[in-house]
Amino acid sequence: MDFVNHLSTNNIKPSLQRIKIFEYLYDNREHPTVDTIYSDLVSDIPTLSKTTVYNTLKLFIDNGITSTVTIEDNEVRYDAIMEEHAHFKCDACGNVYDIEIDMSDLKFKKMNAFKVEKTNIYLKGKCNKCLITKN
Amino acid sequence: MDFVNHLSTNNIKPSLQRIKIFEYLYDNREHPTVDTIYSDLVSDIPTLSKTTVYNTLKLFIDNGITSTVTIEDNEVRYDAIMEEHAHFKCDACGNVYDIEIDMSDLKFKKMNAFKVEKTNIYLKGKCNKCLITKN
DNA sequence: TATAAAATTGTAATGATTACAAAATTATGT
DNA sequence: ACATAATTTTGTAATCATTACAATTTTATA
Ligand SMILES: [Mn+2]
Ligand SMILES: [Mn+2]
Ligand SMILES: [Zn+2]
Ligand SMILES: [Zn+2]
Repeated sequence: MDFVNHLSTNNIKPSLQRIKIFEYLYDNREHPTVDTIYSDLVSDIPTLSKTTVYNTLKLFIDNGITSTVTIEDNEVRYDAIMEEHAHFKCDACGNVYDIEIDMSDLKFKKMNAFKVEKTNIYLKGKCNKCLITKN
Repeated sequence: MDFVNHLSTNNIKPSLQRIKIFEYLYDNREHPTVDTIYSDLVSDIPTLSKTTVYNTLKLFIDNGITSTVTIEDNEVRYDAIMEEHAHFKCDACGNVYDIEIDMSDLKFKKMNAFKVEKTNIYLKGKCNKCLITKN
């Protein structure tokens, strides 16, 4: 993955901060929060500001290379994978997993009344790892 | 709909505030926010406190007679309809609509790795009313 | 190199939610 | 009915994530 090129082709000037933040998002698929991103990167970029993380993620979202995962009321997570997929959060370990889904299988009724542009599917429950450990 | 009975059978003592708040939620299906609920009810119950609205909604959720709709990052909405359904938000008019969905049609891959207990489906786009008006 | 534009940063402001303790209401036992 | 305990409601203060904004730094342009 050529991050500089990816940013450039999406009209984002590839500054050091932007490259590092996108690289972090792409490599860390657990859908991190702003705080996690900041905490993990500040040792690498000592001058990094949390405002920059907010600004940069907003820029990524506006330019379509990042999306938000709001599976929980009180935390916004970020995702660099733009292919359509669903999310599962285990309420035991707190991990958020990607779920493959065939959107063509989704059959809604009365959908002729709406023009759907974006679909978010959020599942919650227990992951197998937690189910096994608990028993 | 007998609200007093509904609260009682769900282990919620039916105080005036609780009855009015649930009644409001049940009658106003547009998925209101805490602020909307408070603003609309305070004329009816002049002593009402916003803290009570928060407390009461949390109580409803804990006892399974209300759920949250977090289709947008920055606003929590509430819903007294507990039958499984999806939500659509029109980004033109801002309305949040209920969508009937047959959950049995949902086919996820690799779902053997998870025990799903709750499913939230959020759709966004334009409602027909807004599409027609714009053209 | 000088100047302008863009990006980053730190701090302050905002706004939603929660914590908490006092006041009010309701239930219980005599 | 009265006293006391338990529950509910309320108002205020604290918390926490996010945004606004202006100063500083970096990058681009002539
Ligand atoms: Mn994902
Ligand atoms: Mn609904
Ligand atoms: Zn788990
Ligand atoms: Zn609309």
